[in-house]
Amino acid sequence: MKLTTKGRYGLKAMFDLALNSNGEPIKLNAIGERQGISVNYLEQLISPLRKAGLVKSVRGAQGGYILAKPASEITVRDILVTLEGPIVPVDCVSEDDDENLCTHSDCCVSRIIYEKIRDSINEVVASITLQDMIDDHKQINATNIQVNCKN
Amino acid sequence: MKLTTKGRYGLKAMFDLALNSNGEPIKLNAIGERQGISVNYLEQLISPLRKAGLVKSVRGAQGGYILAKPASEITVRDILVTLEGPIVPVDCVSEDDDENLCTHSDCCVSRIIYEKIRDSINEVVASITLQDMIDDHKQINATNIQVNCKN
DNA sequence: ATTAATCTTGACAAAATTACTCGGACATAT
DNA sequence: ATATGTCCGAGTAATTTTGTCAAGATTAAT
Repeated sequence: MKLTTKGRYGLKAMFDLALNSNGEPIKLNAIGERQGISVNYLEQLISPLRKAGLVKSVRGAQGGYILAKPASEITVRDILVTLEGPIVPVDCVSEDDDENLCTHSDCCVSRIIYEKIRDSINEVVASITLQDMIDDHKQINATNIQVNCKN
Repeated sequence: MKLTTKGRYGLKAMFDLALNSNGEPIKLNAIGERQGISVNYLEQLISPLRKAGLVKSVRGAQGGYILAKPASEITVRDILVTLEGPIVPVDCVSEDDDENLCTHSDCCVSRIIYEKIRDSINEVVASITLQDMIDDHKQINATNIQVNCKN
């Protein structure tokens, strides 16, 4: 029941992008330095985020990335689903994923539990936007010193 | 964010144990056959469950396992935590696990999210007992045919 | 036009985790 | 004594994770 670094780093990167956005595209290099993530790895993470329509890329010199939508319209769920796939405790309750759908869906007690877990997680992450994170960040930074954290 | 087979099989096994309990100890062999889990692997799962005080073993011929407590007093959380460790999306928000506690706990925006995820999952699984599963099972079986499911 | 900066893609690989199997020791009912 | 079970630790194949790396495409700046 753990997130992988894809989800964690991706969330950090998207938060960094939202926090530091000023109209200019932001280089992966800059994100990587601020967040302590290698550019090589970031490249792997940003690619699906772009294909999912969460960021836009500007190629060439002085290029970089910008959010494709306002921070208030990008949820943590959008990011995690893009990078980790459906947020489910077991494959058989993933709604989008026909391949793994359980054929015994109507007669499995465990399934009821897994659906509840699935729904509760998805509710939480769908309710939090990048803007919420920025707001939290500002409040936290009013009283505390900023430290780079690996999570 | 997936459960491993330890958690899933362990939950199935405990449910089987609760459902088929009649005072007599139940052999791993029987659980394995009914649930489609190898006895070898079941042994690995039952051992921590016994050490956690969720089941009691009866050694020797005609031995087996019985629930250590009424089914209504064993939660899904008890089982999952025993077999998978703390239910957390990232190590830095595991309450029992000092080793991985984050030193920047007061200045991390992601942490707020991870705590919410942690709490929502734990609330769900702590609220469901083996007795609830048995009740669900009886209701399901009233209308459907029982089929062995891998989950 | 050339250069340098930056994104884009796919291949590769080390490390960690998962999902088991296996062999033998131990305990007890018969 | 023997059959039937649990108990325990080691080992291992497969998979997933967590990256690195190289070569190419695109564009701004000169």
